Amino acid sequence: MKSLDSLNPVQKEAVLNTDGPVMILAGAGSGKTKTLVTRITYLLDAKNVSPHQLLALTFSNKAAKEMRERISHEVAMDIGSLQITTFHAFCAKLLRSEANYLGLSRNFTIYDEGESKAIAKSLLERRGISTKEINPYEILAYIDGLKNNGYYPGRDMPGGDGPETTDMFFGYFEEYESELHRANALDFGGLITAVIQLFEKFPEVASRYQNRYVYVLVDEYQDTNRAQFELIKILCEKRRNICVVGDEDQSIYSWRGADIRNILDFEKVFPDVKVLKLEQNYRSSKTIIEAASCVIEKNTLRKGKHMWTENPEGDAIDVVECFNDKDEAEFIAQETARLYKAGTPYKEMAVFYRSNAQARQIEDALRKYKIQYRVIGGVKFYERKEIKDMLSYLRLVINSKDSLALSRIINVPARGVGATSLRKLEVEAMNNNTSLWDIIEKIVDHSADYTHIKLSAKIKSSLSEFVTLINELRHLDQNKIKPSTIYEKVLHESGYYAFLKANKDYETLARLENLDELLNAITQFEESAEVPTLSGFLETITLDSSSDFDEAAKLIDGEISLMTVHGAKGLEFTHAFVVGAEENVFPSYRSVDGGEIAMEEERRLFYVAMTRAMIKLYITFAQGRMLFGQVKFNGPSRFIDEIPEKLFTWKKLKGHQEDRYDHSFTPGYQKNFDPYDQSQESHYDNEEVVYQIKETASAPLKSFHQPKFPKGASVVHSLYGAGKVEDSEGSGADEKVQIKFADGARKKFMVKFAPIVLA
DNA sequence: CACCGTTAAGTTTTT
DNA sequence: CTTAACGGTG
Repeated sequence: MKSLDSLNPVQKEAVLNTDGPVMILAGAGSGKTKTLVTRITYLLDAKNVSPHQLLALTFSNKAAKEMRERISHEVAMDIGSLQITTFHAFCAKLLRSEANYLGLSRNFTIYDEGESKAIAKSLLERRGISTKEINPYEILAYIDGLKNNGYYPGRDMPGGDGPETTDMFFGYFEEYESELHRANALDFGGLITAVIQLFEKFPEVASRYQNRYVYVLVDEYQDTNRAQFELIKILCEKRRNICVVGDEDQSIYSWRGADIRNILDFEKVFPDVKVLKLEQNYRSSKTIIEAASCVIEKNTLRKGKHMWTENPEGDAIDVVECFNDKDEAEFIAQETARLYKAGTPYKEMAVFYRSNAQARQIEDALRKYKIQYRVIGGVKFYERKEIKDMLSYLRLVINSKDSLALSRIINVPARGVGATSLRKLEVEAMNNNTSLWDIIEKIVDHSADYTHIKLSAKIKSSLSEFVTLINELRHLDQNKIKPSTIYEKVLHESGYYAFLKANKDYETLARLENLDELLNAITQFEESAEVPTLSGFLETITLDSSSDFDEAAKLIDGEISLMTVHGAKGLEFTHAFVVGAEENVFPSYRSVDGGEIAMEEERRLFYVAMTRAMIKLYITFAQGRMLFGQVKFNGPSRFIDEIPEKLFTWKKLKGHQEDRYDHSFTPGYQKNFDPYDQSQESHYDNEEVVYQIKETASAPLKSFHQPKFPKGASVVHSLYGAGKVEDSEGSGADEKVQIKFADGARKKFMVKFAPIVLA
């Protein structure tokens, strides 16, 4: 077991207070995970609690994975039955074994946001309302709101604050729910509310779980919504050994339903709670901690902690005033290069921005200086079209009622079943109160009974072929044939592979590569899962976006990390750049006139960003920034003003003509800042001019990956023969080239896929 | 259908 | 400016 000696007194208390309700408020970098891991190993080793009786719930798969790994290192016993899992995966598993109570079947499908949106759209369509009159997201937001609060149809809400049946969208909610039920599907929110419903309607079921889980632990508690809180409450009713760990100052997902009141009001629900505050920070310099504390202390919606550290004083924070967004990006590139030369590896540096759009300028500048970087977040692997198509086939195999999956792939590749035919089938299914699959199967088997649906012989025969294929696949799945085998059969026998192969552009190459990666993922799953079923794989895919198979989260040597502040939570870097620290950018314009509650969340975001830095923090802003096609002068972020002046140095970038812009300011955005007002120039006494932008800054400081096939190189393609590189773009995995072949043909390739070699 | 031009809007995204 | 989504046309 991890020794208690390595813990500080509060951490030790957090481990030893095993019985009764405990709330641990763990500041940034306070050794939270270490404490949690020790607590669990202590329960297992010293208190002889069986792993079976323990439940640890986290929010992200990443957190669950990390905790599980660390625990398995610490304890000798087999922790196979120890449940460290996400809320959603926990609920999904529970529901699969208790599905019959709620009239679900255990092979239910989990719908993601895209699929929920598709349902909302079809509900609108059904009523003849265009998506311009009502945005489907409005409906989804309403539905999501209800579910986040723990509402399920017919529930008698505690506190009586359920929805009104007269609500504008209540009808949509009911219809949406019955659509899901018809498809034997649940959405993310529904996973949680279904368990609440199960527990409330069947106390004997609840009781089984209440008895089993003697100790329950919840990580990232600040991110739980009310539904999750109620779930925990029921689960812990009997044993009352509930330990929640969180930091109200890092609650940055309220817009996703996280309810900060779960922390603030915990004591009202559990009056005998022991509250412990982990306030010693082991990550950052004194300067950074003090600055971040001063900012966050402006918030009122908090319990209050005071972070401190024994770490060295450290450097002052650099607040860097740039002329415009381009200069800001240029500064990042030059400064990171300078740090690198001075001995800081690139993987220790990170750039945090408020919104994804800001990444582009910075990427451009880094590319210009040939600095390798990695953008964390972005397009999800499983959201790509070809992946969704293939997954839809597999989902249909598992759950025949999944009409959404069916309608997605019924005509991919083209089978002559276009929108009109599909529409007819859907109407018929609706009239017969059955699923799309069911009706198609009936038409194929008993064609004579369905002459009223006008379908051509060609369509009928391709439907028949389709039904045969899916049924064969189902048969394979029932006979426990490996998912990867089933996948390969779908890919080829559906005609999807041939259909893709038909075009030869380089986008297709990427798609084929993605399909290979999907196979890879399935194979990997087969190796790691105890019982590698197809349905298990599909669940993992839906509930674990981090299974972006390129391991996006892994920090690679020689690469700077670029990410949103949201994406930065939980990470740390020796050198961090918080960029775009301007009013209307950070804080976001949405929050600037969105009231105090919204502003407090922005402040928490800023706090999260600051506390990622260990040694040196840079905060940059631009006088003028290109936004929505025009230059806006927003002025520095109010959060900069909240940092005591003694903790930062105000540095102004020089090297530009002051009159590049005319003096037309953006009305309404000016605030108190005027970049041309001399009287405001020395608002900060310690202002100094330090960084000098070099206009001819094109000399690369270090070229990591030169293009493999530079312009002018002679190459040989295994298919097209000899040619010359006409154009080359990017390097490493992103390198793209345009080649002119001997026969005069020009083609573009992604180097990582194309079979080309230097001649 | 697939393509193209128009239009409107423009945060954050653990599951 | 940029992008996504819609609706009209070939």
